[in-house]
Amino acid sequence: MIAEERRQRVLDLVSTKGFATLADLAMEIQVSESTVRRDLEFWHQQGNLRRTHGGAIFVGDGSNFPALEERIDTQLEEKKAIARAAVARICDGDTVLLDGGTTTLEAARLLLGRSIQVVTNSLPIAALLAGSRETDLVLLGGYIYPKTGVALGPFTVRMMQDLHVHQTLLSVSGLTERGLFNSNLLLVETEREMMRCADEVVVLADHTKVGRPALAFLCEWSEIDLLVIDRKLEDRKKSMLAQTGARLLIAGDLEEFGR
Amino acid sequence: MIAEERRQRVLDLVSTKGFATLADLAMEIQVSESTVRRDLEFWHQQGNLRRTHGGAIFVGDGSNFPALEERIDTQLEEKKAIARAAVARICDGDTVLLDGGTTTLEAARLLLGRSIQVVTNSLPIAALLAGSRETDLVLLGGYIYPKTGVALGPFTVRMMQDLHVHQTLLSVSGLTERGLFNSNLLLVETEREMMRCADEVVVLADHTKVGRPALAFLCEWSEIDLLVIDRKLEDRKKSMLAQTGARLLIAGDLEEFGR
DNA sequence: AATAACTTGGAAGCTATCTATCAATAGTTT
DNA sequence: AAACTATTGATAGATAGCTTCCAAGTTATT
Repeated sequence: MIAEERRQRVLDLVSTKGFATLADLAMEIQVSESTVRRDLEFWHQQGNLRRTHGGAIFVGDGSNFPALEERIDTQLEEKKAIARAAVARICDGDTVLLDGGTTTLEAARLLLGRSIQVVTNSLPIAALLAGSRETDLVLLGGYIYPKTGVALGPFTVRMMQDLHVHQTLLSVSGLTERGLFNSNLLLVETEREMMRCADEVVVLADHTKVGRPALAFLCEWSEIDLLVIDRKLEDRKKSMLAQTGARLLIAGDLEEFGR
Repeated sequence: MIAEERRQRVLDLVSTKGFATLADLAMEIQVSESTVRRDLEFWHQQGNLRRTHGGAIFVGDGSNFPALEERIDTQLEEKKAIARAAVARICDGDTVLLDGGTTTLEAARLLLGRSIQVVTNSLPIAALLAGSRETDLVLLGGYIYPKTGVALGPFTVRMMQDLHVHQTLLSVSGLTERGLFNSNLLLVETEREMMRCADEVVVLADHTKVGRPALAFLCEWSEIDLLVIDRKLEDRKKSMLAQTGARLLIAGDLEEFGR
């Protein structure tokens, strides 16, 4: 067997299994552990693998939504609390539309295994829920925006025209007195359609978003039914939000009383 | 912090990162490595994690397309050769529609990073190609069939009505004198639309599929432009295929001459 | 308040893996 | 064919992580 072929084989094995030990690989490919070590080191340098003591794990092709991975840790606890509060309002049998974003992804984690119908334009959410027997999944197609892995644009909008859901869970990147904002023009167009086809529009946002506008105006406050936000919200911002007339749900350990 | 909360945190950290070392976790959660070890051991028992020397990796919620994982190894080399032969016929700038399936997934791996437009109804393929700067991706929406993670049904069909692509790469599960077959009625309906919107229909199949019918009839031989198959095809089956009038491309180490 | 049961963090000794090195082999060039 | 280079497998010492055990701290129970 030629060296390059063997290297490829090593990468294939590790990537299909996700993780492989040195002994496994040496056995499978019938070469010494030394050789496998060198191959793993090679791929490690290339950035395709990550070595561990005794083996290696696959880290992907460098794709897989870098924007999501970076942000995934900031305000994670707050986002989880928000997701918990929002998901608590969803009943079995409901149809829910989930927008892309880290907070809605947390919500999807909590919905995993519950018997509901989920509609989403987010690839990470779809990948999470696909394969679940209990949860029905409808994926919104369209152009995939590579940074976050969401489907956007005319295809996506048109596909929603015949859809109807009980709730839409929306992510936004800015909230001011004037209304709600997001960072991408195609995205807000898609999200307006998401709002149109839902009985109830629920917006998920953490406290850092309040007071910050963003590139694209999404909608007025009157067009949303509920804003779920975390407890770290300053009183000043809270009163600002109160003035908008929006219904607020503060997520926290006493969130049950917010209903 | 209460023990259960910390355990959850350990699982969360490992699952979001995919892999975490003991030192990382101990640092992040501010407990001793001993405690982290015990937590990892706990989740390992539960089956949520896999321990390695120095850390742990996430093994998933048991979701993520079991049907794909099982089959992924059978005839893998043949499937790769078929994918290579098919992808060699695709030029930069082309628009290609990829059906779901393990062979088309291999084709997608080979297309990764090339500057083409890909349309697909397959979630695994979309997850692979999303995030790539060079490859444009259009996802076909619809009901997600949980076993294999492909979008099917009326939504999917309708979304293709305004699409046009240079090539469609199709998977099938059976080939006989009568024509081509697949295992799912909704799937063949979707695939017929995939054929309609392409200039050229290319079918990928390994030699084990020949002679086997499957539940759902897809189309006659006259409706496809090319069948790509591997070298292990027996002569008897080869002549049967020749009689159908289909153009054949045998994938192998001399595949360049097959063009 | 006192006891029991459990949890936690650290240390000792052990094991497994790593790195570095070297001789043998395979492949390439002159 | 001979010399040279790259690759491979094996070995030895160094290192890092594992298991086991124990004492201190925490929580629950009586």
